[in-house]
Amino acid sequence: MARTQGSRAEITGPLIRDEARRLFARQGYAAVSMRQIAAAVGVQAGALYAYTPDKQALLFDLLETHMQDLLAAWQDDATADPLARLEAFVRFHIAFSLDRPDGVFLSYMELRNLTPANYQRIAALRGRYEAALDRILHDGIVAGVMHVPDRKLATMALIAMLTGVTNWYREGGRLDRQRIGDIYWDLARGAVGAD
Amino acid sequence: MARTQGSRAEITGPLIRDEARRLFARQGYAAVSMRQIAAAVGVQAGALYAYTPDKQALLFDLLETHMQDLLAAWQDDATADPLARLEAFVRFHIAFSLDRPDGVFLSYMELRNLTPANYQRIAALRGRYEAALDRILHDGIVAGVMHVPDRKLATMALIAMLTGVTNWYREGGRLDRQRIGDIYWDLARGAVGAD
DNA sequence: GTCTATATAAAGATAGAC
DNA sequence: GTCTATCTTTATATAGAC
Repeated sequence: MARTQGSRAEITGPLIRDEARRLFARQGYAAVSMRQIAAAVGVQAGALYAYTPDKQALLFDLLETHMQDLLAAWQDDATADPLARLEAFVRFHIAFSLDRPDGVFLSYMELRNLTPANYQRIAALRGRYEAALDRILHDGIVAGVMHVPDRKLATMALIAMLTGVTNWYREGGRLDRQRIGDIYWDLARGAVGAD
Repeated sequence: MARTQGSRAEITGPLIRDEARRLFARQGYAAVSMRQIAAAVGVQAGALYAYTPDKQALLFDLLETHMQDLLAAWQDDATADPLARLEAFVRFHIAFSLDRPDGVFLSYMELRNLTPANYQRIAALRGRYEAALDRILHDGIVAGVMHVPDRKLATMALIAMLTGVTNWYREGGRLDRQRIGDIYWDLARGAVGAD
């Protein structure tokens, strides 16, 4: 049973985002009511509106924060060997995705529930991330250590392949994260025609 | 404006499925109302219930039909060369996905909106499809023409990579379907360590 | 900041006429 | 088979008390 009074602003805000992310990922944005989120947080529905102007803004905030965290976390060294950079990208993408499976899921499943203006902003952030991988492939091709028939398509294919890890991974399963990174790197290296 | 009377049973049934598939794919199952579907079909909301007992049954019917069509369409020749079989699988999966983008989208985006019993039935069909690819990889590894560090994971990675084509493909774009098949086959062949 | 209470709109589904 | 009309529930969001 929830409290009936009292301010806990410093923890309620993050809690709302955490519970909304979890519920949106499990049931979908449209299927989750503000009342459900409030119940999971332990407040009444009206209290949510002290933190977000509406439900749409809550979704957008989750997606934007996720994409900005992703872009901030990825650090590329453009002077390094392209194959080493690709390996770093593969391991980074998998680790980041497994650390934030709900955020990953939302950021490509709930794009359709954004308003057009909000969609454009998230799509732009996504484009910057794809460009980061594209640069690595470009440099690898120029250096002659990668061989792909179409760079843009290889970028999309690799990201789809790597992100798919969230579809089957379960904590405490057969493979640990290091091993999963090894396996995906092996697949990715082969896909880009590196030896 | 819709008609106000008259029976068109032979076309209304398929139309309901077509419009529901299209709307569910664009906005998500929970975000689409029965009234919206009815309006797209050109009937009143009440008329839908002559064709489906409820909204959940409509979703399940779409997903089950999609998966059964997929399984029926895939024909493997277990006596053929494993690499030829994998190439056929890659081209088949891409062609099928591009022919039915909404169905593909639904069948991995709306699983969470199925009742548990319905989810189990769709998951079982999906498992049969994954097993089809798994068999090809198994035979390729035994024959020594494929080299993957983990067969189960390679299966999931390949399907995720191929299905991703629906995320970026647009009719009339830069690449035609044949060329897209060529490119994905190149990527897949590399991923499984074939020369 | 959070509560209770509520305004308002829209949802899924059904009943009965044609 | 389809319509109109409606029952019932639930949704988002707001108002005002504490």
